[in-house]
Amino acid sequence: MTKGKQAYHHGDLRTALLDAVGEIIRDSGVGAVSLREAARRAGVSHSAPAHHFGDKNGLLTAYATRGFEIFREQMQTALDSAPDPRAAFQAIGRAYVSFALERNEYFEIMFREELHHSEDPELDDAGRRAFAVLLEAVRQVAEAGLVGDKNPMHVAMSAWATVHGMATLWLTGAPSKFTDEDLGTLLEGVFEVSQTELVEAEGGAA
Amino acid sequence: MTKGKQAYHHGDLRTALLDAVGEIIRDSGVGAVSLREAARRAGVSHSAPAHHFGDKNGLLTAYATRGFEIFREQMQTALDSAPDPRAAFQAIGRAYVSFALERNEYFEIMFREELHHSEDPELDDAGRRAFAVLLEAVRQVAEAGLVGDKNPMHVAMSAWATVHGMATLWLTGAPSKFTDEDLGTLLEGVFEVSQTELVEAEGGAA
DNA sequence: ACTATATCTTGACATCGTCAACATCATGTG
DNA sequence: CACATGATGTTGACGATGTCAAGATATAGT
Repeated sequence: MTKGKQAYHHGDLRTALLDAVGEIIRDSGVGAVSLREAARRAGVSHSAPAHHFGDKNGLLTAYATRGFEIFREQMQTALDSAPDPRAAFQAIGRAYVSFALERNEYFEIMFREELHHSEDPELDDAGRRAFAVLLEAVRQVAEAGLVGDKNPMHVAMSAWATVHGMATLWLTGAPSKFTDEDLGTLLEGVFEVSQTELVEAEGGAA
Repeated sequence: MTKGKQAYHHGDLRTALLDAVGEIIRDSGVGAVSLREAARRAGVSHSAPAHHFGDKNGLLTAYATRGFEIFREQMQTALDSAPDPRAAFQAIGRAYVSFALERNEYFEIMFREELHHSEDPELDDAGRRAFAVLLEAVRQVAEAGLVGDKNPMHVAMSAWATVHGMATLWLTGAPSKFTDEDLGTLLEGVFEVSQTELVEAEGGAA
């Protein structure tokens, strides 16, 4: 591995293959993902990927894991840079949907169970770490007395469902069949409505 | 076609193939769906399906269309049997999630764009007819003054996103990683929270 | 220097989607 | 009734894919 490109060993084939998956999805959609095409793009033989990932689901499991890590980073940044719990709650929601729309080459794989190895510990951990950020945001609004007498876990799940639903629906393009409104504007409108879940008062009686 | 089973012509192969798709998904998941397996289950040759559906996406497009029709029926029933707009709104939400969970052999195909023929008029119509029921429910709660000063279309999209998100998240089993609560109970809790979007007053000033 | 191991290649196999050519049935028209 | 036409289904083939076994090559530890 002095530096040559035609070395027998690739150097970091694992990373190259994961990158290739993203490329393929952006170029031709999830349906076009194949071990052989990823191998082709990485410049290796057709069955090299199996040595790193076992099988196709192994590759996609690793890819989804990487997606959840990026996902977590973006939500964490949103949480950290918000001035108060209410703003953080909203920022996380926007980060969730933004990630889904802008990095859908990850998002589309992350929530497709049949493409993953079942009970993969790394994937599960990455997923849990990502949603821990969302749960932390809900914990903070609850502590600030902004959820009234609602069950915080229920608030968290409701918020999660709403942003997840927005993400998946927007990705399919379905909403555009029912309104001429710009999808970005529509998104903001839906955010406003869905935040009715938060109590208006500030010095709330927890 | 006197009655024989070994007749050269099947009789209703189209329906048999659509049924077969559902069987395959229930038995082995969406990944196991193939034209050849559907043909096998219908007892015809491997390329018979192409004459009815053109290609694999054609079969799945027809299958998704049938799914949206059943979906619409169930939401319409929920809407019709509710005593008032608020109850109708809630009933539709429950019907949406129930359909996704109980008939997920349809749901998983219906919202997977890459499996459909693009801009298929029958599929689009079936989808629009289904969501028209949800929109009608929102129209009724708006007319009853239950949405405050919110934009009814935004309320509709928010409700849609929430139930759609619940459906897809519950199907992945993700929520069970964050709570021990029974998923049915959790579902009801989330419904309660998300219905905060509706105004409490009854003789609302529309 | 030597060996064990990780990494990658080669070749093969069954399955899949798709296509072209052909076979069989149904229908209606003279 | 004869028969032509179109719909329906079959057969055989092709390239692409996921997976596996066997072999080749590089790396690392001793």
